[in-house]
Amino acid sequence: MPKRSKIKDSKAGSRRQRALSAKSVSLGDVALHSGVSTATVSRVLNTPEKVATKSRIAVNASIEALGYIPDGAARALASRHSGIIGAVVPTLDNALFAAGIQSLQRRLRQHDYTLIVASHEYDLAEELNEVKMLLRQGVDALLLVGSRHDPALLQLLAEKGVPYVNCWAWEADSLQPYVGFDNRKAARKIADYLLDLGHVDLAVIAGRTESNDRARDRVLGIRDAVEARNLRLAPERVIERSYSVKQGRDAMRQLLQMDRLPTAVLCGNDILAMGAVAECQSSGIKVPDEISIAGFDDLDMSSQIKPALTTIHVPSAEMGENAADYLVAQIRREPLAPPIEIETRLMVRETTAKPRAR
Amino acid sequence: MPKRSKIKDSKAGSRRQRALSAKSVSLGDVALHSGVSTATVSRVLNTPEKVATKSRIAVNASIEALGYIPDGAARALASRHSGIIGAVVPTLDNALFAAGIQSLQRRLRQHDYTLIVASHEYDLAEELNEVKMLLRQGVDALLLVGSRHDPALLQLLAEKGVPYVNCWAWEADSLQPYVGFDNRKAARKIADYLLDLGHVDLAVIAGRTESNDRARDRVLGIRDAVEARNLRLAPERVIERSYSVKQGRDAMRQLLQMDRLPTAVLCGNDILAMGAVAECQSSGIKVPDEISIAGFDDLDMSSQIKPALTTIHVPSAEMGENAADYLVAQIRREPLAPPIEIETRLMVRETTAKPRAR
DNA sequence: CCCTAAAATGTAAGCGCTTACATTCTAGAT
DNA sequence: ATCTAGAATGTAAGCGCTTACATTTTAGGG
Repeated sequence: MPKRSKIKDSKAGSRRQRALSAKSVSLGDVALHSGVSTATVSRVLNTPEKVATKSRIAVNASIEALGYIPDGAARALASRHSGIIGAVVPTLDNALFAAGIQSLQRRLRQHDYTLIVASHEYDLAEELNEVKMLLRQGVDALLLVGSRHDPALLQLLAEKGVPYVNCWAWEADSLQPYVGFDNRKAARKIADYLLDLGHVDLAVIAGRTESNDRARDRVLGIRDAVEARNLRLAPERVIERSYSVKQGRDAMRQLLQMDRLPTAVLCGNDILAMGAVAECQSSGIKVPDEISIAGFDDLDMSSQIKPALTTIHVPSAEMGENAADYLVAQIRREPLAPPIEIETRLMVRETTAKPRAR
Repeated sequence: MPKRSKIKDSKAGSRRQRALSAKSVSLGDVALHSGVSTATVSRVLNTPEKVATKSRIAVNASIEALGYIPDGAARALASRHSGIIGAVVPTLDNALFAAGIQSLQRRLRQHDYTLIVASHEYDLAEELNEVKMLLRQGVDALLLVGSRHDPALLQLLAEKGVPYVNCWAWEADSLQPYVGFDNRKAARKIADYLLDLGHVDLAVIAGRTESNDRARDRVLGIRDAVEARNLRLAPERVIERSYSVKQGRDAMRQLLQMDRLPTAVLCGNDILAMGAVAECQSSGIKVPDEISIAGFDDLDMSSQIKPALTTIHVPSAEMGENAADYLVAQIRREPLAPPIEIETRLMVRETTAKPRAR
């Protein structure tokens, strides 16, 4: 048994590696070992049903015996597809995307695809960059978040003929493919609910709308609801913050300093809402007795914490799965199902109530 | 005359694809366009300093003009490295790993590497599978979580000569390379703190220790502290749960039913701790007055929620960066720095206090 | 102006696999 | 037995790039 102690001597290390990787088993070796041609080995790997049982068994035995692992690059080069699917999300550091990606990847594995994840930190120029990166890695398809992208991005995908899908968003009658939900409609749903309870004095702690169409749509949905009742959402009542608990707290603190307090605060997501709730707790303001707070996304923990958040349920896991299926179907050029709109649900829990009588 | 139009539209599909990719610009096209050889174009891409300024400019102009995007598979095949680094984590659906991966990927981009993420959902057999998958994609290096892996995994990496590093864990004098921290030591730190406060009646809500060495080490660290004081941790006081707020609540509920309540509960991570706190709040038990609760990881939100969690700070972002640098150095066979132990810090906040006088 | 070393560039051989097409085998019909 | 269609297998030409080596150009020094 060769000694392979981990050593600091990089020279010895590299020598060993070169020796070893030269030894690396190739498809040709498997062919030799099992006495068939390389073509047959390749067939066993890719279209086993076209190979006689006898040689299939022999080849598989050789593969096992030699510990053969196919070379993805060579396969990709020869076959013109890589078995890799890329996902470009704003960030993984948000339970919403993390959960979606997690289920995307689980489903992709079932289809024998590998996932590459890139993130752009809410910067659309960076998004284009990442897509270029993925394109050169030869991704077979791409998952994108939202509906606004650099025009060059879509053109690039069209040129290269790479299928893609937009997630966490939805647009009816769009030319773009979607597997997601309508942020605007959902936001309106939760605003309507609050309005129905009798709140007239709303405030919004939104995400950054500049380069985040989901955040923008959510604010629009709230405005839809407000304006439908001939109410008004004053500009100073809409605060934009990036998504973090701390930012939620800060924004809430700002709201609490206004001379006329809102009776309900709609937050751009659950993270912001948690911050808002925490700030109220710190300031001795009762939620929901004195102020109602609503979130968006329904993260796992949102239903478990005290008080449990009223929010919009966004089925990220379901979306990830559907997106995986959609992309794989696209790659295989199957007669694909139409874009999928996923339904969101209003989850009424403990952070909202009728406005206190004044 | 072979007739094969029986095959649905896969024929048409592949023809269309071929047409499209035929249109795709190759390195040869760039060479033609700028009047140099393919070798020179390749040099401009990889070792620009070896090319005369004049032709470098010409080639870059052609690249720009033609919108050339190099083919990663071809490059990987010819050069024997892919520019891809793989990370195999238990799950992305945990802010701890998500944050670490996020910063890993950010740093990797600076080095011009692409990240592939795979997850195994706390299943070591699945981990091996994922590693095989990544190996065939030709990753240049690998990030793993923890210190226990299938022996076949390490052997595979050694055979292929693929560098790797273990994260979120640490072992002194190990043969394996680490960029991480000592879970056992850190857990002991927080247990000591509680013991120092005067708690003698501890309980633990741990993660699943079976296939999660970090969870196991954390429990061991707590035991170390307890036993160092000649105290005892009864088996029924150690509850194992998977990491979720809900599981944390359930476990806490179970603890609250015991005839003798613990005065302090140490949780395997912040998520479990949040659940524990929430359950206490639901049951009208004051934290920390009646019971102290401690977490582990110090997620972003842990300091922002009410009550803010006492916990161990784990610098995931820092770890991700260091891991990126470490792996890149390994790939380049630079005389690498020794494994890096990252320090954890005890964060005393609002969920722990002296035990109530009985 | 010639000579030479160094710099720049070009030539062409693969990298490990897939796949179109050619060839050989198999087995049922005659 | 012979023929033949269809199944199974083999042959070999690339896929787009890198790189060792060969060749040409450049720039000083004599």
